[in-house]
Amino acid sequence: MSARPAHIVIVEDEPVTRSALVAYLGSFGYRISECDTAEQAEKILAQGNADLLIADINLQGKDGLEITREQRARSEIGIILLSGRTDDVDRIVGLELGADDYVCKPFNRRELLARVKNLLRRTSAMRALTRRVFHFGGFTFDVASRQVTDAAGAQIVLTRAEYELLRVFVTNPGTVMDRDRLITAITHRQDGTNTRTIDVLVQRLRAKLGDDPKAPRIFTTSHGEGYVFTAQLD
Amino acid sequence: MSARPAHIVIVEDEPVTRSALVAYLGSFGYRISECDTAEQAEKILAQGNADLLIADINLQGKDGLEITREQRARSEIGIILLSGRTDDVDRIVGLELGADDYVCKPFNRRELLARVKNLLRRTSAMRALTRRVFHFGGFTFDVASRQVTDAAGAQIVLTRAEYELLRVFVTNPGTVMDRDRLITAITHRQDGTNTRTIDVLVQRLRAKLGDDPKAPRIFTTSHGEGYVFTAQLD
DNA sequence: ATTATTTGTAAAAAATTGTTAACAGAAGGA
DNA sequence: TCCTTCTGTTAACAATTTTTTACAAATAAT
Repeated sequence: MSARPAHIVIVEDEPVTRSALVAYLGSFGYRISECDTAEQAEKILAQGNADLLIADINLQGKDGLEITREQRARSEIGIILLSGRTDDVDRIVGLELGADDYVCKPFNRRELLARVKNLLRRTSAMRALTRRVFHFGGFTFDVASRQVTDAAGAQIVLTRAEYELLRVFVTNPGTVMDRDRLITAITHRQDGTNTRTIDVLVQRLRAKLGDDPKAPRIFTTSHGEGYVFTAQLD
Repeated sequence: MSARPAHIVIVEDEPVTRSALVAYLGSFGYRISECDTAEQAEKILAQGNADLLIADINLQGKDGLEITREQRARSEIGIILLSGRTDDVDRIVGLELGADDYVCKPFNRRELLARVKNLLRRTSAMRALTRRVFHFGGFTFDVASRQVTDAAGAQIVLTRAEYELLRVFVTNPGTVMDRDRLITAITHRQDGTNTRTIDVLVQRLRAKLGDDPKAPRIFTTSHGEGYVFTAQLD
């Protein structure tokens, strides 16, 4: 936790539980925001700098499950639900909505800390992927405005298909993607478009970004499988 | 799950629980490898293409906690522990060793599925970003970007099969690997590929890395058994 | 030492990918 | 609207990668 302490949002309307949580996790150096309603929590989360949400499932008004559903629709923040009941159905619903964990009260705080640590380790990697602007090999790729600029700041114009292809690559770095997957990502139909279309598009992207298939740095061919984005994202 | 189904390794020595798990998760399209000892599991995990490990904490010989410790030291694979007991201490130890989750038997399989899904979402993002770099005999091998550079900094281009072979060797140093094992790690086909393919690929890797089979420093032939990676990793 | 088995190497065959060019349809402007 | 330009797609052929095959060299066993 050397660089920047993780930011944890705690929503809990029982004062005793909440202050215990805040004190305990705070003592490990985490930055904590506490509140007792979903609405307050959402205001904090809207700022977009939170790493982890710990929410009681039973809140006045909007409850923990609703927060989970809403947050999961728009961000990849880590979510741990707290509950007084040991109710299978509640737990399953929470997890299926995308909560990463579900802890029943009374919980062992050391266990909660372990879960927090493990989850933060996972989300820190993920947050990097939900970025909207990517930097790799001197290039800058702004997903929203569809713009690519090279190291010198010159703009590189991409066609629609090239843009979609680059977006898929950049959001799945290090993963070999077969042609079928790339096709469906680009043309939103599933039926048989020739998979060789991908080869041509990759070739054009390579030409525009100056990547050599014989010594690839950005788009690496995985013979018999597909292509991988192998540039370092930073 | 369009591209390639996630690969889940299940280690469980109770046949009933294991086959139930395999059948249930398999029905959702996951690729499953099952086994009943830690040693077997490690062989499968050593191939480096698994996404998630579900391990019973109570196994004959090496148990689930030991597997967790060893795996966490060298990979970012997702780990879910299964246990018969509802023992706080066991659970905390498992989580503190880096297990992502801990589920007590009897578990609700729908809950387990939800946890598997959530965890896979996290690890798939992570796998791409964790870059592992190996140094041996003056060479640098970056697994993520698939690049090899020699002592002078010159790039050595590997084909897909050569890359996969080197990755398997480097992640299993000092272990004699028979041809069948290497074949399954490299080829993407199911049917029986000729094991001599490996000899040819080893020869090509040797040529590119300047290794002489008569005085091997990197890839040593183990006559009648297979090949061993014998370079010093530092 | 001789023999059978296993491995090293080279080269051909099969499979996959790179590249170019051509064409149909979409997009955009006069 | 028509015309022009651009994009996505397909096809054809060249280049590369993977696999097989064949044979020489090396190893282990008798």
